[in-house]
Amino acid sequence: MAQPTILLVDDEKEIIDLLEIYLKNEGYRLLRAGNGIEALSVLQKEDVDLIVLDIMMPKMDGIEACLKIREQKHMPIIMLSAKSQDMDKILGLSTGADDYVSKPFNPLELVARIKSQLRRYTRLNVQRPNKEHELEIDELSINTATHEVKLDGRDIKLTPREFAILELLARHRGTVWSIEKIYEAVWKEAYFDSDNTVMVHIRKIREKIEENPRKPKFIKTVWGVGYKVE
Amino acid sequence: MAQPTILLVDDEKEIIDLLEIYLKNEGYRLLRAGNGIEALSVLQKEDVDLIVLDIMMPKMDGIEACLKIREQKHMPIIMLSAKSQDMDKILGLSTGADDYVSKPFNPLELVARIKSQLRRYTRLNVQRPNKEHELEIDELSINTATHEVKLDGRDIKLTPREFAILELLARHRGTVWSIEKIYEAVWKEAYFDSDNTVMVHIRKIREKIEENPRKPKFIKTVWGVGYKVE
DNA sequence: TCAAAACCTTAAAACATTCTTAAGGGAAAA
DNA sequence: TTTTCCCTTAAGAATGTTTTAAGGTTTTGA
Repeated sequence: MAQPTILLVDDEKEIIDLLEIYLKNEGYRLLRAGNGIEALSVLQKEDVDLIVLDIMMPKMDGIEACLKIREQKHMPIIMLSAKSQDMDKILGLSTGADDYVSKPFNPLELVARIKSQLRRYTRLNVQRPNKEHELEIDELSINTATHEVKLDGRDIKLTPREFAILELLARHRGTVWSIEKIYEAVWKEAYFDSDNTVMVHIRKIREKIEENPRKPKFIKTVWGVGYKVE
Repeated sequence: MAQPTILLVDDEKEIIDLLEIYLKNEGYRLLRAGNGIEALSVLQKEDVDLIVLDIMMPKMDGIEACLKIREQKHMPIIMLSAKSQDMDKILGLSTGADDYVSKPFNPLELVARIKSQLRRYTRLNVQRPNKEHELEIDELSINTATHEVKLDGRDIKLTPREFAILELLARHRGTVWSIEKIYEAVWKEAYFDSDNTVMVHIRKIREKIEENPRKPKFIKTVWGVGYKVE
């Protein structure tokens, strides 16, 4: 995330203009929308890292927009509002917003909160599952509820064992799993040395999800140790 | 996380008592500490999910404590302070705190923020990247989970034996390991005199991680004794 | 200063792990 | 019951790592 993209959603142009000055100065790329509907259409086209969302807007208000956004993607949402009552704050947070700032606000405070949110998301360098049972690795998505795997939107058919292995590795991105550990986690029985069944399954998975199974993008071999998904 | 544990750190007993009433009511398990040093010792013994930390405290203040906590484990930290200036907020956030509430505060707002933080952390259902698997020696970082070694951020490829030796030495920084001890720790078999295989491996590691293998910065030779990482 | 001891370097041979393929057995679905 | 799909096994090929061994260099201490 060299230059994070921030989407500002507010019907008051002055507020957006003000924020733009501060945020451009911090090196962010900015997108704007005047209401929730506009915001959603921007999100379809653009890759956004964080959203600043006003609660009070015409057409579709911020709370509704927030819920809709949460259904689709997961990214930090900071709510903005003229109402400063605590009930509003709580409402905002339980709709899935990640933070809340009440108007009138000090732009520096908002900048700090934006940084804080982005920092957290990059620190946990991890995909943001919109649904709990979704694992995403680049263009590969694994749904543990429906047992579906999609590559670039196309359906990939995996057998139960293949699925279990891929899920295991994807759930623990980065961690290397030895063949023995994989066997025990998936088969739930003791591993016998010189059993290459895990290896054959890995090969089958690669055949299905990798463009070039010889040079795998998703499941990497760590020589002498095991396999991992990066 | 059936019953999340929250650590409250504040020197004002009244504040902790007040929070305790609200948070117990939400079903959280509570731990208390009167200053940063106490907080750190609690963290060593207990499994904590979130920390509420006062900035102004005797002995070790909240900012210092926050930094120390971040070095060890990763969990949400919410800062609390009587100072309401924005600069403080920014300072708090850039030390790694995840959120900030200024005194006097509405307890309900704090409860909402705690929920928000915990929700995020469980949503990203991922092992929190704590530093257990990370060994750092200056610009060299060794991750035993991912089996990655990085020098100044660049990937270094080590073979299994090389990795094991480097990990051994890095785990016991400062301690000198004889060739015999290294052999037995890594190969897990008895060492034969006049076997220079460890030496060859040390050489290979140095080739990969040292700028000048003749004048090693990381793996030092202790003449007549063995090797060490300082 | 010199010899001995300790350590370093190199490259090729030996060894180990992982990959690939294909075939057979077994379980589940038609 | 038949068919289909999935899992396992095995063996040779490919790839990557470890060890060996020989000669070189540095350090130490007489």
